[in-house]
Amino acid sequence: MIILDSSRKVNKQGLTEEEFLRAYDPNKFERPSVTVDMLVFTVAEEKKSADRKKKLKLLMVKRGDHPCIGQWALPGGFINMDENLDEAAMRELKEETNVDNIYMEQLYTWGDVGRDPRTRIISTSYISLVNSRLLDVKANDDADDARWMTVSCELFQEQRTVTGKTCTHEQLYRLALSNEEVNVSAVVKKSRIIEGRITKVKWDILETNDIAFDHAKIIMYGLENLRNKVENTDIAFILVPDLFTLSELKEVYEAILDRKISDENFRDKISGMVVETDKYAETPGEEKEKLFTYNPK
Amino acid sequence: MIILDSSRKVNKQGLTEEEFLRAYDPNKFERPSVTVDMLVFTVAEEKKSADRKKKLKLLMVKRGDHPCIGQWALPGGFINMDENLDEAAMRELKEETNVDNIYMEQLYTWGDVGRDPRTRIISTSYISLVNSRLLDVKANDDADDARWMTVSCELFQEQRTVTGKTCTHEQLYRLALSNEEVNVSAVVKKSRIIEGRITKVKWDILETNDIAFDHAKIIMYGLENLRNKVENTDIAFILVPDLFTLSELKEVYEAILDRKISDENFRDKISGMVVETDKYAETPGEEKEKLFTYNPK
DNA sequence: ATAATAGTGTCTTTCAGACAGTATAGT
DNA sequence: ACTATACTGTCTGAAAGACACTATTAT
Repeated sequence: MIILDSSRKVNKQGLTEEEFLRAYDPNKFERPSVTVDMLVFTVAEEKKSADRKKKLKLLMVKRGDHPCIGQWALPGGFINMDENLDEAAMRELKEETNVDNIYMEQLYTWGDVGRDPRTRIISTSYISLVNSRLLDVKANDDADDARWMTVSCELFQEQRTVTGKTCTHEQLYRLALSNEEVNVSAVVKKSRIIEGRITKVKWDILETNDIAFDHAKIIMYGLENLRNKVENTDIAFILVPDLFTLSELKEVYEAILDRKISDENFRDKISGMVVETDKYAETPGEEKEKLFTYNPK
Repeated sequence: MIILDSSRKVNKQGLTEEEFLRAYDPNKFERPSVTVDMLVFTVAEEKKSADRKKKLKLLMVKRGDHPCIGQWALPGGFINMDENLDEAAMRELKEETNVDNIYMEQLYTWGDVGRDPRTRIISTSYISLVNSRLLDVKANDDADDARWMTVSCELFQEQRTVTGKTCTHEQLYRLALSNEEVNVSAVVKKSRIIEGRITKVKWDILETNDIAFDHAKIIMYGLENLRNKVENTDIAFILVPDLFTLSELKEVYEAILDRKISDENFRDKISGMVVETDKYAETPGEEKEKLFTYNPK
């Protein structure tokens, strides 16, 4: 019996795989650059603010060079040829936050032609959640000016149009990122186009105010994704210590979802994911509150 | 008041944006190639088979050149420098199926270093569902040997290990793709590593039998994604005509999820998504059955 | 005393999933 | 008569969300 080794097979030009690979010229076609962009979220109290409420924050860096010099961008950078996408994302994340073993997940790959003026750049975005108490206040150890910025996002216009068989639903959001010193924003349009059974979703930036490149729509997409995950998975527990009170956990939910949740509904909702302990939190000036741990089930 | 036009700003080297871009050399760094890979699913009856049951099918092409010559791969190809990722995916899809206006969604971007022997190739995968009655039997109009292959996927080993604080859950799946002539398969391992609150999922190909590159794990990932979508969205209606019977719709669900669903539960589950009509399906030799339409709500 | 918050019990509604039963057609 | 399938109604348990009430503590 003859064993057909794949390396013996020849193509139409009569080349074996080895010969083919030796002749292969990767520069025959022009190639794009590939970067990773990181959406690093945390939930923390405002530094100088009257209300002690926790807020959703996003790590942003101020661009020190062209293009978009002086504007605020997601941390990220070009991938190396000898590292996987995940490794590149993890490397960028460590450079910015110094945090090990954190939650990180691929979000979406953005490949529009004109999204960077330098050259064709395709960017894979990653979403990450870090516990704010594990971080230094200043995350920037390199030259980059990296800062936590409070995220706020408001739906301010909504429109439904039915034309024949297609139905479009457009929503205008104002995304604002701010800290004590800076305040940047953008207007992003989310369009849902429903044709028969097929729904297409499109994001467009209508106006941007010091948010670099197309990052405003990446942030909107990531924010929506994060909120879905918080409501449908146990991802929020990443942002809370081993022992936590229910109000502490609820604060995280409220910060991310940006809405009030009633105590009772919250208790029921998460009852399957937490275990009661016999310990109590001793906050001076307040009633002592029961502590819970995470129950992975 | 001085208006700071961003094009007037200079960087540390004293260059304006225009000067910077003129001096920018995209070839300073080596760049990867980028491709799109399409997962095109449909649900259709087996051509020559005793049972008239509908099966989940996936469009595959036989590779005519190195690498992986003779093996079966997902349709796809290199992106052009002047088209978006979505446009590249749509172009590839049209080349293979001739179908317009179909459902298509970005799935995941695969960027492991050694996934192609030619050069570093990063591949964004797209998932698509096409109605089999809108397709020609032979989807191949170009030289490619494109064929529908019935998908079957079986969990044959499962393992849970707890070591200290980390808990691993490993599942071995046998993925098989077949039609009247060909039969290819692979063994893929899905690992869930739970460390504290953070769960990581990893896919590995343990063995591959004429499924090219790392496509076996892309298929597994896409299949899992498709099943989640079928259970949580109204995506299955794409695979059914405007007027359909409940058994017809149920067949689609059963083919994709690969399990029996009881009539009553099915009726309840989809009751909010369908509208009864006064028409009946006239299948010779069978009881006439009520026809429904899709209710987008 | 009053207000704020923690913690409890009970009430809906909704929905997935399972069981029983009727009606209609073909063998 | 028997079987297969279409179709209907009812029951369960689980989960989401809302209301009322008690206990504790600070002011």
